[in-house]
Amino acid sequence: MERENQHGEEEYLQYQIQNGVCGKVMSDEQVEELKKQIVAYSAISEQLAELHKSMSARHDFTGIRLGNLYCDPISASFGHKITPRQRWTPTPLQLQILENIYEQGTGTPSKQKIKEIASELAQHGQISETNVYNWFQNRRARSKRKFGSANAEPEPDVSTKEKKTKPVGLDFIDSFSQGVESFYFQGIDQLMGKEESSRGYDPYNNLVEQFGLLG
Amino acid sequence: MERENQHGEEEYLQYQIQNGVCGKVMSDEQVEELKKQIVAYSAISEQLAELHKSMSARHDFTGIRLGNLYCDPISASFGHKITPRQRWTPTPLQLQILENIYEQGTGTPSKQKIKEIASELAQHGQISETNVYNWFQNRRARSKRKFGSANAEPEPDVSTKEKKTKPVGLDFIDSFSQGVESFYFQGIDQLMGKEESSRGYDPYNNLVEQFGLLG
DNA sequence: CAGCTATGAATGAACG
DNA sequence: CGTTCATTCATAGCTG
Repeated sequence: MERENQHGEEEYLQYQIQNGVCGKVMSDEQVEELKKQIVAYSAISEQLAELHKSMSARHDFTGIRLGNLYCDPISASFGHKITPRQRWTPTPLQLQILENIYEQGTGTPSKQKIKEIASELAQHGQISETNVYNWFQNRRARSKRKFGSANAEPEPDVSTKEKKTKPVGLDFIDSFSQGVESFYFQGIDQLMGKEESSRGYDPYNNLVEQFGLLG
Repeated sequence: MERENQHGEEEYLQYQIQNGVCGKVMSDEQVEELKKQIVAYSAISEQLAELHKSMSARHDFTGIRLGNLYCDPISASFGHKITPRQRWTPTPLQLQILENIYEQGTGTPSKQKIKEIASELAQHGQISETNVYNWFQNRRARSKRKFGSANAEPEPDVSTKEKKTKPVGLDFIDSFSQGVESFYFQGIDQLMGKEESSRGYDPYNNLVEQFGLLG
């Protein structure tokens, strides 16, 4: 992008205003930044959670892994009603169309094709190009697997169930890396408003600065 | 809130596309919700930090983390090909670092760079140069795909289907809160259950999905 | 209500 | 590099 960092935001703000509310609210750059920040926060949260858990393990916890049973301040503040994540489900009509196209053996649903198909299917319900793309991918994969799994035995029936109920003790604590630890403490420092260490990346404040959010 | 309508977000997206030239937009309301979500993440991190602090205060845990071995107990014990990890999975920390590097615009995954990055990441988990190379390749490809294709086909008969949830308010934050929550618990679950597969809930992709950013 | 199955979606790896 | 494949995860929906 051509906008420079200094007054880039202001200029872009002007751009927004000029183009009205329906224009782009965030530039691609900003969205990218946002993505980064979300990821950063998720990483911090996860590591905090990990560390928290590992320390909990020191207290000789044995069976806290049932999500619902686990309650602490976090769920207290966020434990309100939740909306199950939605995933696209093709309507019968859409499915029919997709099947037809698939049967036509075009085999290679190019991007252009995808667009067209998505357009057509949109007439019959909500759909995105990604949905179409995924559908074809899955369709093909599934077909292959059906035919190909005649003699092959890739199924270690032992591991599938065992893995789920794997009784892990405190061993995995040792698998924490120093990097996780340092990152964790960096995250803490940043959250607590302390001075930045080496990396000095604060997703939250960075966000505030970048977008003027909460400001 | 009535959430029997599982197409709220998509419909709103359609609305956006109809009324604006660009699919990559966030309405002011969406930005508002986004703010709240960032705050939510911040709050989670803070509370985790507090929790950690209180626990650290009572228990000395210095030096419990060493090594970053990535060994699945099963395969480690038997060395048999029961659950071969055929596919590298970046730890959140590794992912974070990669994202940072990618975002720094260095953009040049030269051989030398790859080596360096791999070295750095190796400190946080099992990784190879090929993994790094692939990751950058995939990252770039994905980026381009996202930017290059916008959902461009609005539903034609929108007018007939009255948009009851056009302003879509709290759906977003509820979904996101759920995502954060589940991310947190899944992280714990995974650590308790199995060390591998640290890919829990992905807030970034959730964001993309829910808001249609870049999509 | 609980487990199972089908399948949408995410992503590392590979191909041309 | 852009596209495709293979594998895996998570969930919607069915069934007992």
